[in-house]
Amino acid sequence: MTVACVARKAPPGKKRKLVLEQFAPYRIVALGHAISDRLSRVYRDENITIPEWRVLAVIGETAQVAARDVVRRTPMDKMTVSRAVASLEQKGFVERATDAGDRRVSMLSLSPQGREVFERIAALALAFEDDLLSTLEPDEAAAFRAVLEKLEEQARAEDA
Amino acid sequence: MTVACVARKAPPGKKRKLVLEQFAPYRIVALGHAISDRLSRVYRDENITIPEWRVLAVIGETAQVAARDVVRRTPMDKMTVSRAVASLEQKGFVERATDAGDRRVSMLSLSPQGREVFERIAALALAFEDDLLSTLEPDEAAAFRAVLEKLEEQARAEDA
DNA sequence: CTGAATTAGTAACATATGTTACCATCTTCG
DNA sequence: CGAAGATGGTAACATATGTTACTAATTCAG
Repeated sequence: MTVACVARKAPPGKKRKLVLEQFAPYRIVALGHAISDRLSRVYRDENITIPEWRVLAVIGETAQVAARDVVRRTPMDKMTVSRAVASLEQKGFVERATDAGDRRVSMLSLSPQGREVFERIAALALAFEDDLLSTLEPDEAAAFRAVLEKLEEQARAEDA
Repeated sequence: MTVACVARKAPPGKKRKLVLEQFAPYRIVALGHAISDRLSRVYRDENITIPEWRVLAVIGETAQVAARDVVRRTPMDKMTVSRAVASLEQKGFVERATDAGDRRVSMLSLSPQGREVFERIAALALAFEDDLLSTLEPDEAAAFRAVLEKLEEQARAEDA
């Protein structure tokens, strides 16, 4: 089952060469790193690490969440989340309460200061998003959204 | 200096909320992780780590390279490259030769087995790229390339 | 020349991250 | 019920990664 070469026009028969700068997966990953770097500056000033920020963001969005939900909704494993939550709790940004129904799960919520920090970072993050996308033409932006969705799905698919 | 909100239509005046699933930077970063994961499976079987693969790729592309060039062309710092090269050398995939002109730099090249491994992985990587992009319409693919370029530039820009 | 400043690369340390094993709780089903 | 498994969360360990400081080689100003 051959797939069409959408990446670039290749002379048929001639073996394609791998060139990092033109290799889409690599470029996406690199872009991700660059973005991650830029964003992390935003909350480095608040003494918040990347995993911590992700946790803050998920809680900030949903008010009450169990840690396991954070795991499901971010690319982090149990342990990373556990550590981030512990640290956030110590900083007084997150509060824990063992769930009444299931005493294994701890429900997480933002403390007042936690929410303050979250709002502050969120505002900067949204501004960054605007800046990032500011050079796209409207039709490009639309296409981009569509492509993102398709790529996410393709990347998620387990190998054939 | 306000920037247009390209991300989505926001009711003017109403404060935009941060929702991870709709937050472009986050999605790109997450996509990067997913892709990275998928790709790394490709060379895990060859006992090659991510930094090692990047080094292989750069050398494989350019034949003779100094380690510092690898640093410039990948999102890795000196040390990471240094370690990866050391490991690759030990595995017999990469050879080193101190440059005649400047005896600080070590010129890197692939050993025959190194090239073999590189070719093998490169083929799989290109196939993965095809698969990843296979669901895009031609016009989407074109738009995507344009967008990638713009985003790379925006992400690279130092803050205003 | 010669010695201050730069650069390529690495060592040694600190920190972060992933992995395995574990405890406590809950669920299921005989 | 009540044991066998599943699940949420964490501890303790191993490994990977970033940081700082250093050596060796080179460049450049005077």
